[in-house]
Amino acid sequence: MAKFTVLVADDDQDIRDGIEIYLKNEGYDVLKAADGKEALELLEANDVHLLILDIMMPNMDGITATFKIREVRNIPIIMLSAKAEDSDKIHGLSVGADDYVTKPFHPMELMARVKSQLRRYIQFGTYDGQKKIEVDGLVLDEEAKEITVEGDVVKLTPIEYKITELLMKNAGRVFSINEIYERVWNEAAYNAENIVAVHIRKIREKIEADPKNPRYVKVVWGIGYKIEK
Amino acid sequence: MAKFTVLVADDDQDIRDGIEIYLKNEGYDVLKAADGKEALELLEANDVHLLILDIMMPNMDGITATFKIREVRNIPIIMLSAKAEDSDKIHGLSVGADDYVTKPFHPMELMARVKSQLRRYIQFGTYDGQKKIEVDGLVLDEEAKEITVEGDVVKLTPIEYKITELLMKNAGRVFSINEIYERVWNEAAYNAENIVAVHIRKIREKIEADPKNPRYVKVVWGIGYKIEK
DNA sequence: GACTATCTTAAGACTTTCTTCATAATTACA
DNA sequence: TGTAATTATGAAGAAAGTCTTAAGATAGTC
Repeated sequence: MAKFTVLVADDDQDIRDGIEIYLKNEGYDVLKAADGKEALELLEANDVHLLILDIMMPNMDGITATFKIREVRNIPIIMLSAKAEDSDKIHGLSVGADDYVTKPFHPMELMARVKSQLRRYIQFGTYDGQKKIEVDGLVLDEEAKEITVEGDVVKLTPIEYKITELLMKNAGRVFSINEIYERVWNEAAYNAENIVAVHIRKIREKIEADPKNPRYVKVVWGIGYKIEK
Repeated sequence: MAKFTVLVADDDQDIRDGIEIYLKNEGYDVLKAADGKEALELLEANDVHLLILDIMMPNMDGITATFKIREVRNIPIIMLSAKAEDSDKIHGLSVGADDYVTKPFHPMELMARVKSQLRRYIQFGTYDGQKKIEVDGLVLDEEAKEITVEGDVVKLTPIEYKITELLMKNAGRVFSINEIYERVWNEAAYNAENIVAVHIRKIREKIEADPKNPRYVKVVWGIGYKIEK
């Protein structure tokens, strides 16, 4: 397989260098930019296949840069944002990005997303705008951050949405309680049973006709939860 | 379930030994190093899956060691430090550590982080699509943690699933009762005959059309059980 | 600073699974 | 064929895991 080139744009040099080390270990070529303007210049001068873009940068922020890039090219863009920033707002603004990761992130997770985006890029040749997932009568609209059951909009809280999103995007796969906690809260699971159980129950109350006999969010006793494909 | 090997590098022997006890209790193999240099040597000579690294060490400190390691490998690194300052935390992570724990820490919290990192490492490192194993009409779906017989889903409990998984992944091989107990329960077998037999029986009840004349889970008299290839 | 949403924690109820024990059935072999 | 060793079975209490309720903590908003 030909080598891919990844452009990393972040104003923090430690983060740039850290990401570079991981990417090189995975066999990618790496270019680095300290701000959005520099990123655009490098993008024009080189054959770049994927872009990792911090939102907060001097000269030109990541969102503006994304708009500029999208006018010309369709390469995968992964956005980085600080956890402190309002993630909902960021998500809303970051239309045009293919994926986004909140800091602090686990390097291996970023690598996984890079791989996944490149796979998609290669496979479809271009980014496909499909942002709806459907399982049975349950629909997840990633752009509107909205879930509908048989056409009716259901109002979920951020955590409830993220759990449902995780289960729907991986429908059929069972997630242990710890896994759910780690992927939604983005921190190591420690006594997570109860809190996840409470949120699962809230989700069921909202999306299940009969929460006692759930049609979507099913328990796999002793292992975890899943939404059937 | 393959065993994981964790390398603990700390100049304080009490801490090394303490962590070792907890790790072994969780079923991990443990290697120990007293400084960064020793850690690097052990890392080269052994198949290590995760590294717990103290920052303050003679010969080579944890941060330098992390740099060296990252030039070659992407394994999870958890850093230990006596300092609780935030700047250290960020520095440690940006330098390539995956997680960070400040002393004094609760051993179980460290264990939770070890588990969490290994989960990520496995999930993101080796993921390649659908994982299914088939033997005769028996199919094991590792993602759904589900087993189907001639297309029909069979509901197994965690222990039943693990036993079936062991036998299917090594179809054709005979496992003694003690071996099954040790690999599934992850502890030394002692009077395991009956309990394994009970679970085998439950499995047969669920996956065999005629439990008296089992088609899949066969006994090898005086030796153990197997599932034929 | 009060109000509202949401999140977290705790405790007990409830359900499923695991283990144990007693006993029965099967196999190997003298 | 008889006997000892091994495996199979049924039932019940113990243990583990999940669900539910409710109240306190926290964060965002006006």
